Amino acid sequence: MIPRHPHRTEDCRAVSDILQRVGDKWTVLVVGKLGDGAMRFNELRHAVGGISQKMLTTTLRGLERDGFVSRTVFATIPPRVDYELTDLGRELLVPVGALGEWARLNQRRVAEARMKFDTAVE
Amino acid sequence: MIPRHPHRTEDCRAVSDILQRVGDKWTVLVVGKLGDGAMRFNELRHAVGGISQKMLTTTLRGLERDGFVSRTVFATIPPRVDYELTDLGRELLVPVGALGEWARLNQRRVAEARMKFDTAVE
DNA sequence: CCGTATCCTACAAGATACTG
DNA sequence: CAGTATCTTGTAGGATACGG
Repeated sequence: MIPRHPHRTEDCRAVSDILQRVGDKWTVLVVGKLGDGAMRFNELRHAVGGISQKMLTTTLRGLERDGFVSRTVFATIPPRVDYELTDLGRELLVPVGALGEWARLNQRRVAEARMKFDTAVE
Repeated sequence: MIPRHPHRTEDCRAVSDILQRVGDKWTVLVVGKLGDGAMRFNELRHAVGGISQKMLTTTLRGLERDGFVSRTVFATIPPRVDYELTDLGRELLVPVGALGEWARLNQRRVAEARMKFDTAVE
């Protein structure tokens, strides 16, 4: 357990806020890929897989807005745009990585709980 | 940083999955309140504040299905239903709490990044 | 290549009313 | 008290087409 979890509503709202940011469909996938280093738009698109152009743009804009990702445009032809994690983004990767590790280790327990619940209800 | 973050797509999907579960509007608030110990339905409703009856039911059912919360019905009149974190739920609280702590510590940096981005675009 | 614009569908979430 | 049922609205996310 966390040694002194305050669970004050205002704090929980802040948590909820960033969890919703990070909890959308694509953000963690994108941030995870960018953990390797800078990537171009389409490079990222193919690395993630299954993401639409629109959603990749939306996700990257959101991450950029929150200061997790930097966007660098090279005015060449054809144009080239690099995306890279900022320091803040790399720091975010720590707790998110921990949660990810937990998810990886416990996905079986959750899956079993779901099966049990679903068959019990049916 | 996490010592060997594999960022493999399949793992990231698992992360994304539980992040979406935990990243909806009310889950962390509810789990946070339940961190104190067992609570009744309306007790929880008032403790969280602003949540509709329907969403509390939905959230609790989801948490119960995933094995994070247990539901105990007392066949009294009026009826009484207690909700409590399971072991799995309490374990989940650890990485979520860590992320929450990060969110609390860095909310200013994120807010500043947003302001900067928004005024730059405007 | 890297987007924006537009349209569409599914679902999250709230409001309200009713029941064992 | 602790829900379920129904209706409505907002938005997330996808498909497609076009533009710099």
